[in-house]
Amino acid sequence: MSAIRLLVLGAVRQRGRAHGYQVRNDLEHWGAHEWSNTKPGSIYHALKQMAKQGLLVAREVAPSTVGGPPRTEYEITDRGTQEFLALLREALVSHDEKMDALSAGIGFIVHLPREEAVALLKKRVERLEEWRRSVTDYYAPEGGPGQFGHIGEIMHLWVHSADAGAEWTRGLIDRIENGAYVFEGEERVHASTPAPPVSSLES
Amino acid sequence: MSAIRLLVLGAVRQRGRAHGYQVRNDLEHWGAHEWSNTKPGSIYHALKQMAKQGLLVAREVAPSTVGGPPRTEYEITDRGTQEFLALLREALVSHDEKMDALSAGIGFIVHLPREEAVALLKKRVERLEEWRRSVTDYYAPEGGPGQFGHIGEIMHLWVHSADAGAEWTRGLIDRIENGAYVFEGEERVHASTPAPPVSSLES
DNA sequence: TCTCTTCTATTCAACTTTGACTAGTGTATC
DNA sequence: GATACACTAGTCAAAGTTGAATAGAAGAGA
Repeated sequence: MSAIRLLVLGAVRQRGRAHGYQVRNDLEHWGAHEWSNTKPGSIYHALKQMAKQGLLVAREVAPSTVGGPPRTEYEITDRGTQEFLALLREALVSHDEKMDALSAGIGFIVHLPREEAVALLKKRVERLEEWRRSVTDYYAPEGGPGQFGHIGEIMHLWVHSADAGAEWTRGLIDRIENGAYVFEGEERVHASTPAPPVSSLES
Repeated sequence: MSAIRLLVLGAVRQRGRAHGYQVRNDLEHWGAHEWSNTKPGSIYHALKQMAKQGLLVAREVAPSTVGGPPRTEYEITDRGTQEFLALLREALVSHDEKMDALSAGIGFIVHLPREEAVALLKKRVERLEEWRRSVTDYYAPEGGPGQFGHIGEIMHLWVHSADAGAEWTRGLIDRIENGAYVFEGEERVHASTPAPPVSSLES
């Protein structure tokens, strides 16, 4: 999974209706161009591809209000919303996704109900622990450590990053369980912190 | 930078002369197919591409000894070796590379002199600290934290992973400076320990 | 001996990603 | 009043990636 579909679907969904340039600007505004592959080409390609697959519908629109080339606007379909949620869940649980997918997932996490967010993050921790086990099992066979020479350092790195990832995830679970942020279907009732809603993402 | 060029160049270099299937098997044997994009298609594409660019030379060879289709063997050129070393250095210092590039870099780190390896890893630590600073600067503007709502969690994640990465790198620097492993131009003279001291996996 | 799987070795079409390019309009500069 | 620059909006060719397909020979069991 790459992060771009999740990001583009999420951007279109928040706008209700958007053309490529708006999506591009939104993503840039979120800083996404610094940590993910959100080049113009990728965005326009994703839009076209997802329209072809029925996740978006294209509405042809006359030349831009302020002049410039004509543009195509898109809206998300029901299937697109399903896909968005599926990608979001996947991004949150799977450890092998790169940082870009996870970052995007966190960005959209409040679009899920609080309980589900917590459940997914707990699953993430499980997956990380499982992965850690599989690495250490492979790393410490008969013959003791040191079998692998400097290659052992790679496994060391993986274990280290699995631990760090699990620790961060546990911290996030705690904060969410203690009422931080405003999730889907809530209206600030949980907010023990004066954290703003998604509005910091928009505009 | 993707890891595949580094891996393929490294594989060909170690063999002296190799065809695609050998490279594929070597990488699989190293476990690279589990943590990087080393599908057959990618490997053959990389070989052809790098041959076209003069990093490898192709030698046409008659059908395989044991039957099966004919195959093409490759050797690395001087420019290819330069490129290999450049990619290796890049993989070791830059923090934004994904884990696959770093893992490959660690796999080949002993192809550099010990002093250079240490210097590159120290540079890596610097880069990580720099990145951490840039994230926290952006994260803690006027108005205090909480400005970003749940988006702050993304920065939190980055800081956490920068710290974990720096910690692991410092550990590796220590081990290398204390004589672990055998590097380019050495012949086990540095080995103060018989086995590499990669002890504290159960951190 | 016939078939089924495995091993050797590579190719291919489809899809994704990248970086550069196009093109019109407003706005500031000299 | 010309020139440069920035903004809006998107296209395109080239490169990279994926998963499946191809195809001959060898070994293993019925």
